[in-house]
Amino acid sequence: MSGEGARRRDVTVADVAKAAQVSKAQAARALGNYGAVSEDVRERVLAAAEELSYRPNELARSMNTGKSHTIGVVVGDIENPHFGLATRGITDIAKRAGYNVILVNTDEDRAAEVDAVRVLLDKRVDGLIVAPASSVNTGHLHQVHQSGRPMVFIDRSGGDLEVETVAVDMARISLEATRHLLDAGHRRIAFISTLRADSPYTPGMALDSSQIADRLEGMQQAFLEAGLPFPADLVRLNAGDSDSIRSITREVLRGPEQATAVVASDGLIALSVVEAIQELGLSIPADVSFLMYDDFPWTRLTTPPLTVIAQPVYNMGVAAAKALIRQMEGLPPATPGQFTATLVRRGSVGACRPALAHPVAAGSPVAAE
Amino acid sequence: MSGEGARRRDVTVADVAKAAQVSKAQAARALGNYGAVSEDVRERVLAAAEELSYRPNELARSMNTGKSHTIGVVVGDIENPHFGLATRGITDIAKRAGYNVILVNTDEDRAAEVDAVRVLLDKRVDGLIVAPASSVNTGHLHQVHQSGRPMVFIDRSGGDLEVETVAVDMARISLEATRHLLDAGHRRIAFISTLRADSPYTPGMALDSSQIADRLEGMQQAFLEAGLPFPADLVRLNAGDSDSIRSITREVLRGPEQATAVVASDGLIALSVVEAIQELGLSIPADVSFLMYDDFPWTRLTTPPLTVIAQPVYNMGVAAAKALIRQMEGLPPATPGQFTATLVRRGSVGACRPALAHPVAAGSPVAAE
DNA sequence: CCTAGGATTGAGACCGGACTCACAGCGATG
DNA sequence: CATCGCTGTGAGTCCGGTCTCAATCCTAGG
Repeated sequence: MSGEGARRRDVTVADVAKAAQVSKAQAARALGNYGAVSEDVRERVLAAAEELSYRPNELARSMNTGKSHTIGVVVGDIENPHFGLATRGITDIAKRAGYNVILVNTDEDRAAEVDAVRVLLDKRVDGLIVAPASSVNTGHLHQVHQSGRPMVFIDRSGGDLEVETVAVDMARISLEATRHLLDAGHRRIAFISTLRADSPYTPGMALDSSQIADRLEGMQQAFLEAGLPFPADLVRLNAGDSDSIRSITREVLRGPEQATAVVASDGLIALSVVEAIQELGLSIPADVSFLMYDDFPWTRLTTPPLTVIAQPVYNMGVAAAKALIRQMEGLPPATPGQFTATLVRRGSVGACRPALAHPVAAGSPVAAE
Repeated sequence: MSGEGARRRDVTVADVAKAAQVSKAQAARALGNYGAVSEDVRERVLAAAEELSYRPNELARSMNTGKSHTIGVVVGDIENPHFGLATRGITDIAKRAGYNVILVNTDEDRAAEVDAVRVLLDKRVDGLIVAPASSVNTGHLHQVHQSGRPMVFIDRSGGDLEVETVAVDMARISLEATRHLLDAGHRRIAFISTLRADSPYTPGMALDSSQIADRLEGMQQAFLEAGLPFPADLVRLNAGDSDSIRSITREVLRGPEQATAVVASDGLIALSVVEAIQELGLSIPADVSFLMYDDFPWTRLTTPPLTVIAQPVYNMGVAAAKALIRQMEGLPPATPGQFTATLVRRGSVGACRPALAHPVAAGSPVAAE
């Protein structure tokens, strides 16, 4: 008969209480399942609630419990499957534990991250999972940490901040991958990353990203072990849009000192790098060897299938969420969040063609500059 | 000197008011930038706020404004780049307009969707963007709509629900794509989708997804136009995990009545279908033609590059967010949200090899059953 | 039959802002 | 000089729950 009557205002405990002919306090107790409530009252309240199709206002509830049952997730770009997967891991665990996720993209921009964190804090999220855009400039994260709000870093560290971090041992896997390339005879290995920097890379320069810094460290270590000089000139940062990545790729692949192997720092870069290589008429791995970070399913579909560094991204999301929830519940941290990446050798790394000049040079559509 | 003193409880307007030696009301006015406040008071309040590093509690604010400045986004799976992109479009617009996004995955499960919508409503989101798991079973969405809460559908329609919907004209593009295949001589065209159904596909059966229904309608239309019989036996639903997709692919590609072209309903399916085709030792497009929905960057990297149906997913996200915001602000709906997909002809569709039996059959690793 | 102690119950404070309302201050108007 | 009108201001209510506290009910022990 009734049921659909509610329109203007939401039904509140007070309404339910009135309908059940009990006090607001009793209704709230019955609804919230706390305190002492007689069977009789409980039934009447529940029936009334059902009848009025009462739904608690989580906002109001949050306000005086102090818990919003919401966690904020701050990532670079949800469009990147890397973060898509991680986010999926996070949301899966969060949902299971009764938490919701507010998602914010930063485009790896620190200002956007500062803003994101502030907004999330204003919304009183119970905790934060952040993929810090910078491992150096972390004042805002420092404040969050000091205020005691639960926080976990994912994917990258926050510099010297003692915050639980879920990431892979980048230096290790980079070392391994570089060894692999060195073993194949490569000496001129290029590394292309989107990481923004004010100047071209020089050995020892301070990098904003711990992740990239670790990868480069791993590479240098491998060259050091092999007693070979590290080709710092082939480390290219600021690889932004598709055009700039292509042009960088062409740059490192031409001239007498060209690279014989290219490492792409992430899946997005990889796409443009491979395209550029194809456009140059070079073949993988005969002319150029190729290696990329992240094992996306499509990397098995190319010809040849690509050799990649697989990162357990989904599981990292899961671990980050679990760690955060643990923190929020006041439990001590469990296992440390160091994950292991693996080198998946498929077909894109081959033996280095000895000194044979590539057929690049003149004819190719090379960018001006 | 002070500044870092706040620890236990958050700083509230009352605290600021006290510090600025004005009433709570005045402080609130100065902070909230409303009502009449003298320059003197404003300055004192702002200074005090700064000093105490006051931050408004959005929860409290939401509670009596009724607006949470949050929109709920309910998608099938954020891990799927299709939704990743759409979500990116949504969050970009939302952020610009001052809204946050709470994200929920449903795995295309109706029960999960019902739950998601309920939770979001309890959190008092200002509006919802939903990719309905089912276009048939929409009782829960019906309720939301009736309650007057702003809502926009993305990607699929909600059946007979008169809710603003941002989607592509699937029947049209499917018609076009099918014509393309028919023109190439294909008559046995398979269509593989994850859509869950209780029984194998039969013409005219009720489908849960308007999207898939429209695609099939487009296909049938094309066959009808050409005066050819529609191969309903090659429409395969319930393609779940990688293994089942592979086995379905093998099924449709073997036997005397095998398909000469395969259409993959989304990027995830496509990966497994192409893998299965490669495993069978068949080549695209010489032995089998292939077409997929969604133009992901990697589809240009395979050999041959894949012919795809490009959907403006990011822009659809943008449009959905804009439409929702418009609704939330009480403005009349703007342009209708019909988007156009385009057929991107690359290299995976070729001429149908006349009746020549494929080298599939016996030796291949075909699933038991 | 009387009373201590646990189970119930209702009134009301409180969370942290937004907003209503009554009132004071003050220059302009008549 | 009284009135009007507008800016400033403080007290207090309200949003919709949670939670404290004191009062009331009920039942077993003495």
